[in-house]
Amino acid sequence: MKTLYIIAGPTASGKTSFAIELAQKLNTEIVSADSRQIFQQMNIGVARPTIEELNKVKHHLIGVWSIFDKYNVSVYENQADEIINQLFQNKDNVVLCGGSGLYINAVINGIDDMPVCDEQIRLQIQNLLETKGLSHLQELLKEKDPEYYAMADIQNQRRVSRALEVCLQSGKPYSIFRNQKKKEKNFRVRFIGLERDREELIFRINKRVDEMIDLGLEQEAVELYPHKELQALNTVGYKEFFEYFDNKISKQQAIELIKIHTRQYAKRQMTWFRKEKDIEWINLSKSTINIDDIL
RNA sequence: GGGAAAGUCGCAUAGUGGCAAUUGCAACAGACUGUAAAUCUGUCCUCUUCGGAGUUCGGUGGUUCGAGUCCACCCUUUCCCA
Repeated sequence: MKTLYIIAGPTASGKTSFAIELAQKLNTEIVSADSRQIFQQMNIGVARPTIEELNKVKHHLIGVWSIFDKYNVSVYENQADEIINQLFQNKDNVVLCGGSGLYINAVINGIDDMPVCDEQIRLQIQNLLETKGLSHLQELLKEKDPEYYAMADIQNQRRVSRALEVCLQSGKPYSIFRNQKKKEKNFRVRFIGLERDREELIFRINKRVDEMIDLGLEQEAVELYPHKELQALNTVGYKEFFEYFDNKISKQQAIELIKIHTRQYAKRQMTWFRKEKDIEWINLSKSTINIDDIL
């Protein structure tokens, strides 16, 4: 049976180097599960592995997609599946490494097939939201899909909008597409979670942000500034610089905010991963784990 | 030395007689099936059998049925004149 080793955990926990070491031991390659490192145009701010690191082990799904093209979990699942299956033809093990919980979940369990929605409908809903407000969308959803309405996070405009999008596109309730059946994947999973003590994680985050600044994050942000409205750039490390460029905050404040927002992001990641029951947690603050021990 | 302004729950801020006290941030906990580094929710003085109970607004006194709000003095900070 083929095995997919998943290395997950909050940002700055040390996933990259851990995954490289593991992949070298297993003589295999790494597939990224990172919703931002996928983009060509983002590098420093998304903490991509360095050139040296990328040369040690072959990485997939890093810097392969343009910020100008639509991207989502479904696309990711297809790409990741294809690469993983291909790698399994010659290898018994593959390493999946990243911090995007939903993406990892898509690789493990698959994601329901949904109708493809055209841009028109999304814009229409977006427009409704702006002109008539969330409550109007809620009413619409209640009418189109009472079942989902009853269980959904109605306050979350993203959830409500997406559900409506599917309803309007298909003419059917969103719920009927959400069977949430696990897809059969032809590999087994070793799910490893990397964590750190809070203080140490904060220290590592702060240090890494400072390093990003030294590496030229500001310049990278300058280059991306014209496209700041793109969803891909609604990203910690860039959006704060955009605020600075807009003269809303000082550079010092921007840097401080990047640290804070990264911390909060790490916390959300932990919330996500904590609910995953099959994770074998390794606290890197407490133990210096020998990779051979987990093989 | 003289004058002015200000001190509110981690920080910032609202509050000029009915207030456990506004709002933002941070923090903490959580949700998450196609925007996910996104988006959203709850808690946030203490205790609680969640009905409440007890202590709060620099300090000490006072006025008042009632004081963060009014008065007196004191302490601290900032600014202006020396």
